[in-house]
Parts: sequence; C-alpha cells; structure tokens
Amino acid sequence: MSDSYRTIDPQALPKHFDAQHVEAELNARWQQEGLYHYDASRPREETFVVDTPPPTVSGNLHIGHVFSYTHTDVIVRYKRMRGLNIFYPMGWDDNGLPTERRVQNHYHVRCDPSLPYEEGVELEQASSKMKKKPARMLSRPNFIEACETLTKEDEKVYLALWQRLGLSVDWRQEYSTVGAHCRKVAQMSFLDLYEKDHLYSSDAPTLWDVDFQTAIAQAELEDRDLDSTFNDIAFTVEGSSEEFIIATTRPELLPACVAVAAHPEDERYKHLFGKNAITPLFGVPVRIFASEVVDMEKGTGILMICTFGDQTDVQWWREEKLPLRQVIGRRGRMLPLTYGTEGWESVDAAAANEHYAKMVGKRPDQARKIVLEILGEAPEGGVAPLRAQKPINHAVKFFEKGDRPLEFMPTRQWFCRLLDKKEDLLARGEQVQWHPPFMRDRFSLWTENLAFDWCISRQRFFGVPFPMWYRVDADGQPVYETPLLPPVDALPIDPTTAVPAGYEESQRGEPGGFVAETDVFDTWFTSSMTPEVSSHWRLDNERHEKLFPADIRPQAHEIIRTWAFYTIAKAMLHEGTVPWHNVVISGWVVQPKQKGSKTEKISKSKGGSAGLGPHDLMDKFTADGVRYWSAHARLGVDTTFDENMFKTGKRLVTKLYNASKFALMQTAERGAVTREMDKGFLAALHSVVDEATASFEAFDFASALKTTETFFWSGYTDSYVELVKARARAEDDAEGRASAVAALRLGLEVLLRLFAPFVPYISETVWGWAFADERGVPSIHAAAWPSAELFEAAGTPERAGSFGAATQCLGAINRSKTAANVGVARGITTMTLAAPAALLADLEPVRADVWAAAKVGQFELVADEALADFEVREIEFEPKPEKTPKA
RNA sequence: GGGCGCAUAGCUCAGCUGGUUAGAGCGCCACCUUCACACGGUGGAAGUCGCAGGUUCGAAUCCUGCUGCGCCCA
Repeated sequence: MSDSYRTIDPQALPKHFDAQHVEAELNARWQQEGLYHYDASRPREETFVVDTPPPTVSGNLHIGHVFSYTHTDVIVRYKRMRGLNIFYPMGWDDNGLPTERRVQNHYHVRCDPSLPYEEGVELEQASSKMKKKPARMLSRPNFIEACETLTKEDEKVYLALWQRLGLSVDWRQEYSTVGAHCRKVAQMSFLDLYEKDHLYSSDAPTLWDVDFQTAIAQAELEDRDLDSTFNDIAFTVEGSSEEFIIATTRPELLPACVAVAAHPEDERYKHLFGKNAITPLFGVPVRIFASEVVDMEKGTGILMICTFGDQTDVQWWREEKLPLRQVIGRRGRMLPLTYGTEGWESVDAAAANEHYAKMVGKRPDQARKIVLEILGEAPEGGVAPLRAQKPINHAVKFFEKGDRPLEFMPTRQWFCRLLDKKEDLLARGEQVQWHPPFMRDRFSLWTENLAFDWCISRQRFFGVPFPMWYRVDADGQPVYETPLLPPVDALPIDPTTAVPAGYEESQRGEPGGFVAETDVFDTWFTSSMTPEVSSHWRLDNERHEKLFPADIRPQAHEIIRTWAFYTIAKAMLHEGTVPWHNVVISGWVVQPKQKGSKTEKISKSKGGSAGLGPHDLMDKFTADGVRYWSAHARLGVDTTFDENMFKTGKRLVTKLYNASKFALMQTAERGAVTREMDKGFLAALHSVVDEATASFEAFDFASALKTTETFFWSGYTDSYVELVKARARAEDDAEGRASAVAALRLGLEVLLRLFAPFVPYISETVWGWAFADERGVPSIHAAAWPSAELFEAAGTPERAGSFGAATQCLGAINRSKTAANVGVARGITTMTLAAPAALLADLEPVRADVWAAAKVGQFELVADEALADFEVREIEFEPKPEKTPKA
C-alpha cells in the first residue's frame, strides 16, 4: 500500500459537467454491461422484487411521469447497493379505451365491427383538414392492428425517457398489457376464477355509458355536481279522484315508471299502500308500496320508481319483482314502444302513444324538456300535472372518462364476486405495509363501501377477449349458463377466430353450433395481474416462487381503489395471499397555486410552467437534477412544480463535480488517517451514513437525501475541505498530508455512494475517475452501500466535539471577516478568540488546521463561560494584496 | 354528509416518539476574485409555527373545537 493514489488532472477534464453527453454514454454502457439484470439463480431472500406500474403509453409525456418512477428507481438503486438481486421490470399499458381514443384521433378512424377485414391497410396521421371529413371506418381486426402499430411507436417514446432518466430497469423483463403473455395470464386468471366459482354472468341492470356503449365498474364511477330541477308531478290513484305529488329530477323516465313508494310510517300515504297509481300522460297503472328506504323528508316523501333512474330503483325492481320498462336504449336514445301492448298497458293508450311519439328517438335531456312541456299543459277543465319546479344541485354519476350521465342498462355482463369477501379483503389490506401508513385508510374505506360486484366485461374492441364461447340452441339462442371454455395451454385465444373443441368454423352462429363471447376484459382485470405477469404465474413455478409476492408496489393514490384494490383481490382469489409486502404511494405533481385558482394536478393541466416537458427539463437541469427534484419529495405528499427545486438539483450536480475534482487532484502517498480533524470528520460522516440508511430502510428516501445533501454541503465542502486544504498540499508534513488526502478521498467515496441512488450520472462519472479501479468495481451502482467497515481503519477521534469545534470556529472567524468587508482568503495578523473552556479544549487538537484555513497569525485564546460559541474579539487583517496586473 | 391529509420566513418545504434562542433552499440585502467551483464563496435581514381552548415545569410538536385548502368516498 505504499503506492500513491490514482489522481486526476483537472486540466484534462471539461470545465463544466457535460451532462447530456454523459447521460447518453453511461446509459449505453449500463445497458451493455447488463448492470440491471435480474439473476434468476439467486434465492428469494436475496431478491428485491418491484411490481412496476405499467404507464399508459397513449398519454402525453409530462413531468408527473418522471416523479413517481424516480421514487421507485431511487429505492431500487439503494437496494441494489445493499447487495440485493433486483427484479425491476417495465410494462406498457396499451390496453383499452385510452388507446382506442388515441388511435381514433391520430388516424381519424372509427371501428365498425360489422365490416370485414381489409388486407394491407396503411394509415397516416390525420391532418386537421382530414379531420373535418367523416372518419374512416375500419373493421375490428384492422382497428386492432392500428392500435398495435401506434402503441409500438408510443412505447419507444417512453423507453427513451426512462433510459435518459436513468431508471435501472431490466429491459429483458418488458411486457405489454395487450401482448400475448399478458393476454394469456389474464385469460388464465379468468379460467381459474371461473373454476373457483368466483365469476357469474347475469342479464341485469348495469352502469352503462351511452357514448362508449360499454358497461363500466364501480371503480370507474365519478360523481359530478350538476344543477338540476326537482319537478313536482301529480299522479292519480286508481279508482278514485285522489292524487298525490311525486318529486323527480328525471321526468323523462315517467314512461319507465313501474311503481310508487313511500315510507311505511308516513301518515300522508299509509292509506295508499296496496292500491295502484296512474301515471300522468301515459295512464299506466303502477303499484304503490311501502319501503323503509324512502326518505320521508326528501321531496314530497313519495316517489316514482323507474327502470332505471338509480341504484335504489334497481334494488326495488329486484326485491319487489317489478316489471321492466326500458325506455332508454344503449345508444342513449328513447326507444320506440307502443302503449296498449303487453307490458305497456295504459288506461288511455291512444293519448299515451301520442305523447310518447314526441319523445321517441330523443336523447334523455331532450326528452326531458318535451315531457315537461306536455306535463305543464293543463287538460281541458283540469290542472296541469306539473305542479312546481325547484332548482337543486345534486351529484350525478358519470363514467370517469365520459361526458354524459350514466344509465342503468339491462345487459348481459360478467361479474367477479367481491361483495361477499369484504372482510377477507380488509384483512389483506392489513397484511400489506402502506407507505405512508394513512394510505391504508383509502383502501379500507373503499372496500367497506363496495356496493357492486366487479363488472369485468366491456363492450369494446381493443382489449383482452373473454376466452369463451356459448352453445347455440336449436332456436339460434346462445346458452349462457354453460359456456364453452378452451384448455389453458391453448391460451391466449380470440374466440371470434378460434373454434371450441368439437365444433367446426362453419357452425359459428348456427343453430346447434356456437357463438363467441365478443366482450373484452375490463383493463383492470389484466392490470391487476402485474405481479403474476412478471412472475410467470402458472407458467413457470420456480420463477413464480422467487418473484411472488413482490416486495414493493409503487403507485399513485388515486388508483388505490382500482389498481391496488383489484391486485389485492386477485392475489387473494388465486393464491390466498397478498400480491406484495409494501405499497409505496407517490403524491401528485401539482401546479403552483395561482391567485384565485385551485391547485391542479399536472397531468390534467395544459400549458403553464408545466409546459416544459421532461426532456426540456433534463436539458436545462440535467437528468440528475430532475431526479433530485423528484426525490426531495416525501412519499404520499403532493409536490408543487417549482423550477427552483430543479435549480437546486443542478447546483448539487455541479458542486459534486467540482468538489470531486478537488478531492481527487490531491496527491499524497497512501497513509493512515492519523489526525484528529480527519478522524472527527469521518466520525461525523459515519453517523450520516447510519441516518441515511435508517431513512432508506423506512422507504424515506427524501430524508436520506436531505441528510446526505446537508452534510455534503456544510460538512464536506464548506467545512472539511476548507479545513484540510492546506495540509493536503503541505510539503513539510508527509504524514499529515497522507492523513488528509486519505480522509478527503474516503469522505468523497462514501458521499458518492450515498448520492448514487439519487444522482446516478454524476456519481458514476466521478467514481470512474479513481474509485472504479481502486475498488475493482467498475460501476458505483454495483458497489456496496457504505457500511461501518469503511470507517474502521480511521479509528475514533480523541474528542467527540473536535470536528464540530473546528467548523464553529471557522464560522466565527468568517463572520468577523465578513463584518469587516474582508474576503475569507485574507490573512489575519492577530486576533483574540474567546469561548467556553470545554470548547477551547475541543478546538485544541484541530486548531492548527483551523488556523491554516483561516490564515491566522498571532492569536490569544480566552476562556469565557458566559459564551455558547466562539467569539472573535479583536482582529487585525493583513493588508489587501496588490492586484497583480493580468498577464 | 362520511373519511383522510395539509396549514411553519416573500416562495417551496423540513422539523422524528413534547426539551434551551424554530431550520434549509430559492428570493432579497451587504461583502469577497479564493490556487475544486462566479453554474462560486462569506455573512445578514426576514416567522405571533392558521385560530381558540386544554394537558404539561415546558407545546410548532400531544388532546379538543373552529376556520381555510386539497384529496377520496357517499
């Protein structure tokens, strides 16, 4: 060990850190070296498994993407340095509606499933001119092809972003949620759940979006407050002249009225129970019955039940076995119907038909205006049935991606039973560690409030098909009760092209033959399998054992009710376990508060300061700088988009570059750390390591970064480096110089390792200057997280307070220099320094270094117990050196 | 209406299980060319810790209520 260190020549390095160049170069190297590869031969205990969120590739890139993915990567890089075998996959979510929408827009096309497949269709991005013409219609297979083409393009954009950001993903573990592997896993999931009797299909009223023309699940619901009107409408009682008033916000459903209900204790209506009411305009006799569910205080206390106005209507319809009068069609138009026919009995069919003729074919909002108009007309010698109107504001259910209120539509759908498993689901939520912990409440609250089983079928085109067919009976009707299922090893299949065992293609749709289920899965049905997708559940048991359950699931909080919930549900139903041990929840990136405006999530916002895309920000602040900004935010906390934080990140990168240059340009013979100052500094750094490690273990990377950064800045560059600068270059103190350089280098090396998860580019760059060779570890990202061993050789300082005393003393001297408008580099001819005796004693073993850094000549030390800190009492400076004219 | 979170310097935030004078970065002000860094350094000013009670020797921190903001749900 008598050889000298590997040092650098700062002149040979660029003046400034060339981040863009380094980012490209290092990325290529890391990929080539397989630095991030998962090692399947290592055991589960040594493995750290990430269940990465597959980003929706059809969206626009924004800084929100960068934020949470950086959080995961920071954790992963720390775990990797702890020696764990990292499994860090990446999926692309190109399944479902967002892709369909993007394809429709991008190429200006629509899907018409009735069209035949067309060979060799070439599509180009639609210009605004083309968009003025009607959209081109495509067959379902052509449409799916277009989806696949475009998502491939979109994936490339994300791949480039993730790599530049430095995500340490094992790209061999890439998947796409509509790819064959995911289709297979999703279809296997379906078959397994079917076999375990967790699934059922039913022809029942389901939440339906009339624009997308698909069923949706409770998790996709959104309440929106809308202004509406309570309309008081008079009904008559059959066989009498008595009338009563109901209040409704949806008078257009009057033709769908099937009953009337009031509270059993309501004295106003008690006498009516068991009788029939006659609906106005349509003259339909409907039952009047009592129900505890009716709120006596609301409206007039008596209400009409329609098929279907809301969830309670559905409940009454079921429990009271009421007739079905569906008047709104799947496309959201009033259906044709004829009064006087079966099921549409009326006391005055002619009048009813005349009224309804005005509404047929209209949208509900149009029909509402029409029916109110008619209700407002007084019949000859009578009073108009519309008695009063009162504006109200109420919550209306929408599909979260939809534009018009949802309707309940009786359609055949597949459901997964969850309502009977709430207790089990809640227990699973308890078995998972949530970070931050209060996020568990979101899960529990959602689970407790579940009102519907999970509707897993969607009437869309681009998605994973149900792997099933139905027999067609002799009358040509599908037999839904006993579906035909494919064997597992045939998956994935598309039942619209594949044929069930024992049938021929020619029997498709024929009596005695079969028909395909054309629905696709809710995208969450597939997304909820990401841990199993990565672990190759049921396809590779050995791999599955090593990768499932995963260690962490990073995700955003708004999808706790969907992604986290369904994933927990699936793991429970399939394997009776939890899908992962920890959920790590990132907050949102929000726009800075504007005067008078609400805070806004970045992904939803347009323009503004967030107009800078991730690449622009990386160009301006470096990838490390952008990562710094992401990592400074604590888990679960929404973070304001603030360029200042990016600036701070960039500044840190620059400082690391420069401080590293300084530390590694110092030359000395290798030697032991012998001086008190150096030991004191290393002891302080050691406690920083302990603190940062504890933070990381709790997934609190933001605190780890703060701890490291604060010490790097104030402990290392501002203090220690200044304090040993002179000794590190001393010509007459070989041992002291060796001690200083050894500690400077060890300090830098440890700090680099602590920073590596956050700023992988600058830390790798500096690592490569010297430590890669010295340690025989080419990449810092494969180096070990700093441990106590690194500090063992340095020993412990003589006085615990010596390093602190040195920095305090230097600070005090700097203060007096500044107070005298003198630069810190100016020498001091003489000064008096006062401090409590204990502090002076702490200073003594490091005083020579302080004096050298502050350039102190003559001095006097005074003990003063009244003080808490050092105080410079009398001070005289050397004269300002004459300016040497520039050469 | 229910649940959760937040409220600390002009701005963005940190302050762990209660402990002297409440911290950081940015911004602001003054000063300094210093041989790693002017993409820098030194120092300074700046806060009734949302409000009102309570517990305590002691509260930004714990409890209760209120106000405002945000999110989730009904």
